[in-house]
Amino acid sequence: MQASTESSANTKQLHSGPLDGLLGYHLRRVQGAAFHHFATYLKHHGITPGQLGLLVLIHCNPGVSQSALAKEIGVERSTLGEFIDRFENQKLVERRPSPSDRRIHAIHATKRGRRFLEQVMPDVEAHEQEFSKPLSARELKTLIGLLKRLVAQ
Amino acid sequence: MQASTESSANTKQLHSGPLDGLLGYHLRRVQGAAFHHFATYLKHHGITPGQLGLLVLIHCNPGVSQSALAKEIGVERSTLGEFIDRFENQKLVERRPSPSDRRIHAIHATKRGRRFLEQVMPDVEAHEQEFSKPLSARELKTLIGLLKRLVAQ
DNA sequence: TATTGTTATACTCTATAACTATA
DNA sequence: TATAGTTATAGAGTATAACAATA
Repeated sequence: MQASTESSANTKQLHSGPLDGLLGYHLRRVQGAAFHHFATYLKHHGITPGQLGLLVLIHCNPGVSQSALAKEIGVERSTLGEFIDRFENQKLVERRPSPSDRRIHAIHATKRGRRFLEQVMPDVEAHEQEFSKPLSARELKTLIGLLKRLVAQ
Repeated sequence: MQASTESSANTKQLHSGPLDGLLGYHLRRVQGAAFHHFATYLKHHGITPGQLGLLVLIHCNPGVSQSALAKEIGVERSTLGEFIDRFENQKLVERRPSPSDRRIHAIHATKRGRRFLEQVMPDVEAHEQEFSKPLSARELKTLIGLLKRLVAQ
């Protein structure tokens, strides 16, 4: 193979130019890397980070409404409804009538959903451990703290 | 409206349980918040953070191959090809034959693409400024530094 | 043989708009 | 009127697999 004189050469890494100073760019990159790492580590469970987060949220907030979940994770109600549809098809969660408001579907994790979480969470911990290995415990704590402050606004 | 005794009450925020200690969870949340903020700030430009990043990369690496771009942003070649298709339809970039390797499409920003970037970048800067406001300049630098180390691995 | 790029296919994520039921 | 949820529709993002051209 001929060495290219253009910037497309295989061995050279690309210039990131003005992207290098942009928080949003690095956020995207790291989040992408974390997604791929998660997918590799938890392939056999067939779940994505977003799905896992939603399922944990449901588990920790029994009877929560779809609207509250949508607001929490920052998606539209219609989008959230689809996520719940899929979980319901997989028998991981169920919609129950709310005792206090007949418009509301109270969302609950099923026994199967809880068992699933018990099986998955150790692998999630292992993935986290491995992915965050470049940072010390203290640095990881600092990082999470800074990230939290960006969402709190 | 009746106050609910369940955790779905409107005013209560949800418990995040084991998610609270997970870097991946916070990464997702912040990245989602940044995406929405970007979309609001740059609505009139009709571009997403991912598209902008790719266009800047092309602009800063004239003649880069699709494979190199795919590798850089972490997507498959087929996916990247679609992004280039769209940019080409919008006349923002063009595929040129590579002088050294006839398999390669050398990707270049068009004049229109460069003008577009000139118009957009000031708004990107403004969005960044606003979004990262909860952090001091020093904290922002620390944050970006920590994020970079997670991708470098 | 390995790499670059394309095409076909399919699934997930996501939003908007219009709708029904309930508050 | 406002809120909760559903449905229909559409587009973006993404991957896999099979392929042609070139190295």
